[in-house]
Order: sequence, then C-alpha cells, then structure tokens
Amino acid sequence: MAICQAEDADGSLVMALPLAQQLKQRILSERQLTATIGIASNKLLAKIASDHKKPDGLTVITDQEKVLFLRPLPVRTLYGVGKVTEQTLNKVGIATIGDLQDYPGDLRALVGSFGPKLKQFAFGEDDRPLEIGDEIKSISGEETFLNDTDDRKVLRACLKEQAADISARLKHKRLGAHTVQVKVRYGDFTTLTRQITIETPVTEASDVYRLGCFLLGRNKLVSRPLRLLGLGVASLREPSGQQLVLL
DNA sequence: TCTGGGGTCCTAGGACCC
DNA sequence: TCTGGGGTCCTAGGACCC
Repeated sequence: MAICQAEDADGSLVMALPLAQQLKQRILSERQLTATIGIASNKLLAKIASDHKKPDGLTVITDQEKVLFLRPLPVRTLYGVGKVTEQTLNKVGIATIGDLQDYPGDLRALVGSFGPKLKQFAFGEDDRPLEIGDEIKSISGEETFLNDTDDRKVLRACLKEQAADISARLKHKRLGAHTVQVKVRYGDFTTLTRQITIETPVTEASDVYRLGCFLLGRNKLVSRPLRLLGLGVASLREPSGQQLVLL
C-alpha cells in the first residue's frame, strides 16, 4: 500500500504516519492480515517504500533523505526497469541506483528516450500524476492448450468462447471496438499478433469471432499447431449502433 | 522457472495523402 | 512522370507491470 502526498514538505509526510498506523491496525483487526505501507511525496517513492520491510512494514521516505535512501538499491527497483533494461545497465557497470545517480554519460545511448526519465527516477523525482480513472483501453483473452493443436474444431470453439467473453465485457462497459486482434504462439514459443482496424465498432460476439477467424485465415496463422490462441479488442469507443460492414 | 494471463506504453516501418 | 517532405494512421513486436 502506498501513500503519496502531493505536497513536498516532509512535515506532511510525517503527519501521515498516525493515519498509516491506524490503517494497519484496522486491516489487522478486521481481516487478520498484516499490511506494509509506504509514505512518500510521489508514486515512485511511495511504491518503493511500500515494498520495503515486508511484511508488516511502515516506511517513510522524506524528500530530504530520498537520494541517499535509493543509493544502495538495485536498479531493478525502479519503475520501468525490467530484466532487459537491467541487463543493459549492468553491462556498463550500473548495478545500483547510486551508480545511476553517478553515471556521467547520456543514458539515452543505453535506454533511448527513457534516459532522462530514468535519471529523474534515480534521484527520486517523479512528476507522474495520480490516476484515479478506470478507463479501459483494451480487452482480451487467451488460452494455452495442454497440447499444441491445429484442430479447427478446438480452435473455433476456443475463439467463440473468447469472443463471447469479450462481447459481454464490451456490453457491460457499453463500448464498441474499432480494432480486433488475434495472437498465436507455436510450440517453439514464437508469438505472432495480427490486427485489423474497422470503421464501425463491433460489440457482438459473432462479429468479434468472425473478425478473429478472418485474421487467422488471412495471415495463414494455423499453418502449424498452436500452443496458445488469443483474441482481443482495442480502440474502444461508444458503439455507433450501425451494422458491421461485411468483409 | 523452458515460459500463465491480462493489461499499458513505446517504437519503428510502411502505406497513404497532400 | 518523377522526386521529396511531412503528417497521420495502421501494424507488429518488445519491454514492462501486476
């Protein structure tokens, strides 16, 4: 659990401590669960603080101490640094956030446009706003088969089920999709995606299903057995109520 | 971890239009 | 007809997060 304050004054962070204690106490008495809480002035630090001293921890990172606090932590701790970026940084001798702070070169040469942001993160600076909205950007489903298969009956049934699920979720959110996407994975883990954008948004399961079949066929994706089959929709908007133009 | 599922964001290339 | 630039959209893949 991360609490982050918009104000940068360290005083307000410390003032949040009793609230955090109360929260922990309430979770314990009502749910019999421990909780770890982090308090800081932005999302990045509050998240790092909330991962600190698990379980049952309570950590405040003040603006005054943030640079020193971060120094010994591995670069992987930072938001946006996964396995690949971690390896890239490690190769030039950057292992800790302190190394990142001290790095004299241009990080863009290593991580592209993420460079400037990464440098800011290393110093505990993060101006990303808190987002409370719950806007959905895509809906998808996928299934990994027990055994690789190119059995059309099995694949059709799978696609139909996914289309029905997607359609139900679209209807529940009162949305239509302008993009339909299929995903396949073969036995050697090769993964491909193919998508199509349509002018009239789709909502009905039959339309999503048909477009999924169309994509599989058009791109000859079932030329060998599949380990995974996925179906998804994106570019979600209010449906227009018009009928889908047949392909 | 020989690899599950559902997401978001970014980037690069190509098509197309003006 | 050819060349070029710029903008936008679509597509595909990769990295990352939870």
